[in-house]
Amino acid sequence: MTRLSEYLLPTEKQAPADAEAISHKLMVRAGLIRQMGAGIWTWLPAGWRVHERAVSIIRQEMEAIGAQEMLMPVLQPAEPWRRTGRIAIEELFKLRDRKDAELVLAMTHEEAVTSHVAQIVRSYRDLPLILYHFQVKERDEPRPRAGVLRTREFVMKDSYSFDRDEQGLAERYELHVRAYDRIMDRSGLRWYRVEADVGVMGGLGAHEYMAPCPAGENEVALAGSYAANVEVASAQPQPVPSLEHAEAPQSVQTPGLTSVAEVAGALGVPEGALLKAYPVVVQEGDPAARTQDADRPGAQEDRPDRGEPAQPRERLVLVLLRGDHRVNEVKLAAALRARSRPAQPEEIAAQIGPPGFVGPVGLDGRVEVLLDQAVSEGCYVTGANERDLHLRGVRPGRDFQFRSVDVRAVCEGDTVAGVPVTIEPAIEVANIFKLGLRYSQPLGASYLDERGQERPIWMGSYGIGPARIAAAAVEQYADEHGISWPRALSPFAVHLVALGKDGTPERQAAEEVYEQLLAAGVQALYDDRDASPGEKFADAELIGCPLRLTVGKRSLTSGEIEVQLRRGRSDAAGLPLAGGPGELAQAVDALWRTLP
RNA sequence: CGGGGAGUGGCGCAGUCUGGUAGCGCACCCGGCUGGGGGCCGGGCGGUCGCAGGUUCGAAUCCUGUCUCCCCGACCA
Repeated sequence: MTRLSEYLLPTEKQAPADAEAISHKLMVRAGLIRQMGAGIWTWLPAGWRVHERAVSIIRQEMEAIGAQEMLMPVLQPAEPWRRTGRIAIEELFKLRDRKDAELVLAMTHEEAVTSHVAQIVRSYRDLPLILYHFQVKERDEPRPRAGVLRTREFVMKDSYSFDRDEQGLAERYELHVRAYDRIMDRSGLRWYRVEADVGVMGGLGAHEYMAPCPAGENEVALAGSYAANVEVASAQPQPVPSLEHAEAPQSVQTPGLTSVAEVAGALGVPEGALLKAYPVVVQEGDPAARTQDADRPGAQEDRPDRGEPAQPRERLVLVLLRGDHRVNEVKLAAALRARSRPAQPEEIAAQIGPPGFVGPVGLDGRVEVLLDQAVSEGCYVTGANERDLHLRGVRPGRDFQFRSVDVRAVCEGDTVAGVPVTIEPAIEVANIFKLGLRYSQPLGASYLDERGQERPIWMGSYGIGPARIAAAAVEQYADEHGISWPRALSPFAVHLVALGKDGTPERQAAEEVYEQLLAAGVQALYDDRDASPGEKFADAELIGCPLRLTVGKRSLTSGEIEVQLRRGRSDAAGLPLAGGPGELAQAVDALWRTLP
């Protein structure tokens, strides 16, 4: 029973003043969500219907690959989190009960599911296994933002696979790839499956499902069939004209010129002819170190380092890359296999040279030099490690030793297999991760094989956020009038607008149409309010159901229900007002199938 | 954590500089008109001005402290 006169669907003309993202503004305006605190949101009835549409698609596809639904608690004892080392994660909410026992609010459920599997699964006969649930996740995000896009509490479908070996894990992973591909397609989103960062400790593989949209927090590098998170993307750089060959580096005066742009300008060379120095302090063995992925179901933090926390060892490293390129921190972390921070000016001055004039020549191995692999053979300009001096004609390999790494951020115009790279912002709506033994080992999840040999269980984890699917759909398809749902996510199939006052013949006709739709099981939102036509139409477009039916005086004379498609706001052929039983519903259904 | 901004009725805002009866639009309630694109007229309800303390005859306004929210960045799914 969804008569707008009785349904809680509080539309607003004006968006909240502090809203920035399209989905934030529109989902609030359309009465789908309301805020309770920073990153804490309520789903109102119509919004929850959208959420549950996404949930239902996900559930169907999970069942289709043989996954078994269950439910694990959000409130958990801290102990398993201590075992896996994830107790150290700052985003993890920690609390104590009245007996002063330590508890946490789960941010994902590896600890829970693995603890259970460790107790229950004994034999290779119990494997493989895919378990999943839809459950609230709690994360003390440093900066929630953009409505429902990044929140501190949200529902996630997380599934976990358990296999006897790496091969089995690969199979379970592939099943999830196919299920997730189908979920994305069915939800109606534009999406990419991209290569993802596997973390400092090096995972076995990870992908993210990205929905491109303006409010996206991630960036995706695209080139033909290539798609990767810019955090891990690699590409061919655009070439730069090389400097003339020099037998040896020569000093050049560069008084006060400390930036790449200044030096290149003064010497009359392209920025790419310089080698930019980026001194970093590597924090090896830092127990607090962890990957970028701490909040994913596939999170792969630093090894727990049970027992005494290791002392972090700090070591200065000089990273060199082409002057027109930028360091990618995630790739740098991967190359170093450790956390790092930019070096302080005092540290640079003490161990290399005056900041702004730093270079690789003459370090004699005192400081390790990492050279980005985008730097091709040839001569370059570098800092001279003396105030107001640079060196021209520096040749890597001849004038300094280095280790080659890939730490450069790809940029637009790079190429992959000859195709230029474009970079798009995108929302990460899902991710899948080969965990390997990351959780099974600390939590003791093992099985006995055919020969009675105890072996660790190979795990994968797979997360997907229904709220982000909803928000991404709003972002991708909204126009100046409001939301335009893909039919798979729309809170209602049909938005029926009744014109005319209560008691008029046209209103009576609308009532009958509504009854017919209801009887046929068509999910309809019926606007029976005593409001002006303009208001009703504006609300219909704001709410964004793909199909709008209008019954007014005109319908009585023409004998037709007017039909308008939300996408493109185009009119479709009318439907007969007085058809036989079920005829209307059938016609609506037929039309529905043609919608995006 | 760094930078910036904002808390005044359900939403959007003015008033704060220069202390003196809390105001506007929308929404809401009542009555009437209108009835195919947020319509019109009349009458209403609703606010401890985020919170605490201070200054003052008097504080939304000045001072101190504090809480909350938003944006950018850092960080992070």
